[in-house]
Amino acid sequence: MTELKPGPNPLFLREEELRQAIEMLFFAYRDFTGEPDAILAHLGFGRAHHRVIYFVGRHPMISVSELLLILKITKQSLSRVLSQLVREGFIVQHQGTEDRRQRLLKLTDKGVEIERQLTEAQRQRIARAYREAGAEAVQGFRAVMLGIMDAPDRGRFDRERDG
Amino acid sequence: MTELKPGPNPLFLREEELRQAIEMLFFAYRDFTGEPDAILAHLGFGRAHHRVIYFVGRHPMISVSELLLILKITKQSLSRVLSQLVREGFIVQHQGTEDRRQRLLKLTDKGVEIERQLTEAQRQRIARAYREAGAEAVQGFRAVMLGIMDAPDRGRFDRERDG
DNA sequence: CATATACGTCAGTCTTGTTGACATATTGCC
DNA sequence: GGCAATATGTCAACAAGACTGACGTATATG
Repeated sequence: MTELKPGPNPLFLREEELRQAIEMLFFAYRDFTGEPDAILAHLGFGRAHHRVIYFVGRHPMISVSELLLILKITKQSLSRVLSQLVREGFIVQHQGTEDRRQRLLKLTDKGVEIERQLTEAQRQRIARAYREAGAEAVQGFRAVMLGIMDAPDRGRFDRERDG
Repeated sequence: MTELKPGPNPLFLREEELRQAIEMLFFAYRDFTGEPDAILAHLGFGRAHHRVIYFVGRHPMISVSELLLILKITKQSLSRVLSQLVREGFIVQHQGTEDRRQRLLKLTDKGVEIERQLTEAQRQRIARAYREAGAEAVQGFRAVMLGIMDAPDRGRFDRERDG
């Protein structure tokens, strides 16, 4: 039973294969978020704070509306965690120069430090998985993950870095 | 940019590669859960109900404590959704024969139907991604996903089906 | 018989998402 | 210049789903 036995019922195998993928997503995502969650809880923050810190770190001087497009949550939901992060000095808001209605977000030094700390566990987890699986597997992983996400989200991974 | 360009700064590329993986997990997981969530909301249920229905369907006659080990939530959290699912006729509880303290869980016909409906969108999403990426990519995907999850969870995917 | 286990339940709290309504500053257009 | 649209903020109420802590009951096991 270590090898799924090649049987007379390919439909069953397909079903099993698909269910395993579904479960892998569940387990991998949960374990993947576990470590940062623990650190966050210790700071009185939640996973939502991590996401904001992460994407502001990833896209310095991002506008609020751009951040909303990435996170796909309501501005009210974002507002709660964002204003908390600004109040506690992890993020600063700069008024936009071209459009002065915009509040462009940027991590403070304190924010950069906490981002590094939070993301480090995840980075190491991925690095280990990548190293152990090998370069070819990584290509496969990326291909499947891109296929799983909605088409619009895929755009973030081919060009990347053109603004 | 389809191939990561071999540059003068391999550390930057590595960092970029790892961050892309982190973001792929975020986007893929969110999009992956989106469709069932919509169906569930329509039924007055949430994602937690889906998880319970899914794993009870996957492991018929599973005990409550075994289910708790898979989900890694508290019995109080499980209780809320489980008793709701029992009350509304999606799951039945059979008293264990060997250990009569156990409540062994099983989907009703109604439960099977809703499970099929909920998981169908996810199955199709995975099937499409697998088909488009190819068999080799699937192997890579599995290898990386297994590497990302905590070691204890990996055990569910090599043997699988020995109880 | 006593203790441990499997399960259920009541009560309160927190995070994070939602909707709806309304306010303010700024931009862009006629 | 005036006015509609846009970017953002904020108040209020609500729901899902996780948590802790405490307590109760049925059954198993030594």
